[in-house]
Amino acid sequence: MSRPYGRAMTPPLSRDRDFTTLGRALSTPARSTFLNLLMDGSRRPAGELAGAAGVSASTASGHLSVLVDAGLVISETRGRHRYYALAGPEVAAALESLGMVADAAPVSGYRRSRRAEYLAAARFCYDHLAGRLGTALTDAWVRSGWLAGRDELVLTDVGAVGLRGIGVDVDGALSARRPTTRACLDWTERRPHLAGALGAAVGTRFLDAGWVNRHRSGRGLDVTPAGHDLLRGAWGIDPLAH
Amino acid sequence: MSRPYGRAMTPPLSRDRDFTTLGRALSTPARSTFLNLLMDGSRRPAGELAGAAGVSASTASGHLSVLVDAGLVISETRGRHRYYALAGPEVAAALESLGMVADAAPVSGYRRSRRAEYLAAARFCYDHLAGRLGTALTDAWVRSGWLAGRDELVLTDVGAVGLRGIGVDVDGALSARRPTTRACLDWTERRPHLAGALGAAVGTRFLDAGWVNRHRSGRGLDVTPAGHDLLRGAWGIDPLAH
DNA sequence: GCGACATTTCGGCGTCCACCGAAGCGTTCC
DNA sequence: GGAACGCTTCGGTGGACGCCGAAATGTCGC
Repeated sequence: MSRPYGRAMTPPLSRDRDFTTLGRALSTPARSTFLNLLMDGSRRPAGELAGAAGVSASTASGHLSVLVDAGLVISETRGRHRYYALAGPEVAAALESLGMVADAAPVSGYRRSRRAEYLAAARFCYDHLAGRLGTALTDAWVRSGWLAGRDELVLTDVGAVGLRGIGVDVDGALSARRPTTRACLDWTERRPHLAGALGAAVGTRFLDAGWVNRHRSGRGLDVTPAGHDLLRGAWGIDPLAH
Repeated sequence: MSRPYGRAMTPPLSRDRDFTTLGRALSTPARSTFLNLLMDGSRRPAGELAGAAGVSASTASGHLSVLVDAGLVISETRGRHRYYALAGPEVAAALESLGMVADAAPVSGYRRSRRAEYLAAARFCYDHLAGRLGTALTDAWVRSGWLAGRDELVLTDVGAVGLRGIGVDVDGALSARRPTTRACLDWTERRPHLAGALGAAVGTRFLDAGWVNRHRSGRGLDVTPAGHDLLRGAWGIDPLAH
């Protein structure tokens, strides 16, 4: 009886977390590209993803079902399109923290590219603001006592009033099932920015109020003139400054 | 000119985070086992890891260099042994958050096993207390005002005094370069427990004071009688209760 | 120095899987 | 209803890689 190789015969010690499925899902360039594209919380049809990764439609289809099976991505059929998106905030959080590790690896040279600089200024991280805009806002709100904590972020009473004042759905965020606040380590800035239900509410408000616009390509945000006025006037932030 | 397959020819859009190296590193059962064994922050020689994963020494050696190349693991030569350990807290954090996602996948059946139950009670998560002990302590400290925040955790002045009172090196933790507090989502309890520099300081103190002992096999902690007295007397915690 | 031991490197084997094009299925548009 | 279109399934190909045992490297004990 031979077991030339294949899967390990017995899970040696116990049924610890099994990273193999997730690892496989992350382990090819095409799938990595897909996940990067979806990390801003967008939903995209299979064809667009295939084109972006430079693989045929059939190949992309196979990759996407791997991602779905791994629980990283969900799909929704809409007419003759099929839209794919990250499965949830936990997935985005996991990828983000994984990105911190990957960053330490010899990828580097990243921040040089023009497009990267653009993303570093302002972008969506799944459903909340990130990049310099995200961290600057978070810092400003800590300074003004809206958030408490240096590394971790807790909403204060003053902060609740202040955020309601600019139209953020604070009460919706407080009653949401996911954590109200979460400190998401910013991958370009390497410092925390506000995430969680409140982070999402802030992101929604910034979009709805027209203070930022999604850039056409999906990732990356443009800060509108109205947004600039608010940021500078209310908290002295200039998101274009390096 | 044919490009049968291999690596994608051009990274299509930009040099986003590249998950492929990391993914490959996670994608085999043996490497997953290694990482699980090292997640308690221990350093282990190659031979022990090989035995635990049920592979030959040569196979294990190959796997370990993959993990080192991916930046997940570091090695230290000590005499004729070579010890391996996780590369840092970020790696542990990334694996932990990845474990949350993996958990949602159809692994399940996990908490049934006896050994799993043992781990669920009390264990080390890289360098801080986790499991029911970790979350119960965190909850108790939030209740008594030592930590602020429901989801995120911030040390209060009262908390600093209290922790100093039980011998925790609070000042060392405050001046450390890594974040003082971090909310680590507990993988068995699905609720946050205290991590970061302060979490590590607490873990160190619990070990040094003899309130918990590392179990021989590495993961998993035994709460000593002295530990029980402290937990019950000071905060009304019974870590054995389900 | 010379065996015992821990670990890595090397060579060879066999399976897995990423790739593509063609065909199949369902939706949309006219 | 028929053609165009988006996506998935199927079949076939070739390179990558996980496995092992044997040999090489390096350390410890005597």
